[in-house]
Amino acid sequence: LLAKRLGDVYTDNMTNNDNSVNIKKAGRTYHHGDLRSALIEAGLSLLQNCDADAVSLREVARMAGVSATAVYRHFPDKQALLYALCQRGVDQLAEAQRAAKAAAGGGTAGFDATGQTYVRFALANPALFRLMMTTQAPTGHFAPDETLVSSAMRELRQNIAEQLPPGAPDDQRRIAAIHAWSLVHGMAMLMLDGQIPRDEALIASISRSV
Amino acid sequence: LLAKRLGDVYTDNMTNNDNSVNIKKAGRTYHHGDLRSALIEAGLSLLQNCDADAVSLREVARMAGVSATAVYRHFPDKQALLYALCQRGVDQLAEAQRAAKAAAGGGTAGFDATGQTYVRFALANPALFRLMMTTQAPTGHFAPDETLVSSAMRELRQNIAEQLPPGAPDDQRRIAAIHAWSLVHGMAMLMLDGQIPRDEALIASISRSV
DNA sequence: TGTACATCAGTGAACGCGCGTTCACTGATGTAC
DNA sequence: TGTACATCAGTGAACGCGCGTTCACTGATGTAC
Repeated sequence: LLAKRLGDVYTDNMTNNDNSVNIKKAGRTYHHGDLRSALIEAGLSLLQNCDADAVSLREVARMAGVSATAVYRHFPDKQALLYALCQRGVDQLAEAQRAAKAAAGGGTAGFDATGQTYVRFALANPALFRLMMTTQAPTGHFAPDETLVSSAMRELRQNIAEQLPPGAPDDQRRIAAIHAWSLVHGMAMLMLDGQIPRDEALIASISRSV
Repeated sequence: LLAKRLGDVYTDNMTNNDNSVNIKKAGRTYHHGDLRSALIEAGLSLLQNCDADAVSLREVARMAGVSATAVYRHFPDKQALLYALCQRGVDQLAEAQRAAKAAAGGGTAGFDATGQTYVRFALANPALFRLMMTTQAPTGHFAPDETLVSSAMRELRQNIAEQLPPGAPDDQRRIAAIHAWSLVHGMAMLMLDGQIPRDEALIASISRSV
């Protein structure tokens, strides 16, 4: 971390991979893109390497090369920062599923691919995935009993309903959707918790059950 | 908490619901049963009311009416205390499943009851359930890739295998077992995380899928 | 073009908190004589 | 039965830690004149 900051000083003008530019003058860091984005990137990269509970406001700030208090210019509190990370995670998962579905050519194969992508995303982003599932939206964001994740899953639910025969009753569609989600979610969590092996063959086996 | 301690003083000799007896003399607490059991009970009751991360060593000691350092007479460290709680949880879950299976009269109905009991246990003991799934055994307790939970699930896996036709290959049995576990585990976790409603009809719907 | 000034994204010091763990200790208990 | 003593389950004070958050501040920037 110190090395990174010193590096910034020596290059003097440095462009982040994202939409922010850090400029050091007189030993001070100015973020001319938005520090907000830099903080989110820092948080995501932290989630790649640590447990979710290691993502402290101070550590995120440290990784962004900024004092802890600077965070409060961009987020009202820690919870809001975490929530922003969740939103990014949900977007990434949705995008990955959309891509997998398209690559498989839609239909049943596309649907299977969606489920497998869900598990692979969880394995590739354990801490982020856990955070996404655990985090409740700030009050007022969603209808009661609706979460950031479950609203993102609405599309998934519709996919599942499509797999059923046209005449199927709504309740049956709803239950089928929840069973499919439960299966992939359960497999993902059991793998993350080390209860079952992280086995590609197991992930592939999903298609035989949904 | 203070009230409880004062209560102890007034009754002077007080029998816990468990296998320990607290005696107060000269303002001091002596546990003549084992404080170990009392600490575990305190931890379990704490898990009933709080998130798992609120179960601190100090709080458990407080609930048992004892100084934090007293814990170290009975557990090498906090991790060992948590692990003891997990063991109790695993036992409780296994016992509940055994009872449900017996009550349903074995066979397919018994197997379904096992899965539904899994979900109900999670809903009834959210923090304990999470802790059980997350906690890794101290090194040396189990074979690599084997956890306290997954070893307790060995019985479940055998149950599942029994439901398959006799000629089924081992690999198919293994996958069927994991799918069944994944389904109930996923439903339990999604309900705990508030992603799907805690709906008894959903729990009942499990029997149509395993 | 030069100057005065408001803005506002950063700063470091400080706060109180609860945590896990260590330490030297104390005093009730049970036992040996 | 009375006494000396070892045992060992408890005690409270103290440690260092990292946390989220507050506070008054500073100084580079862009703008108005």
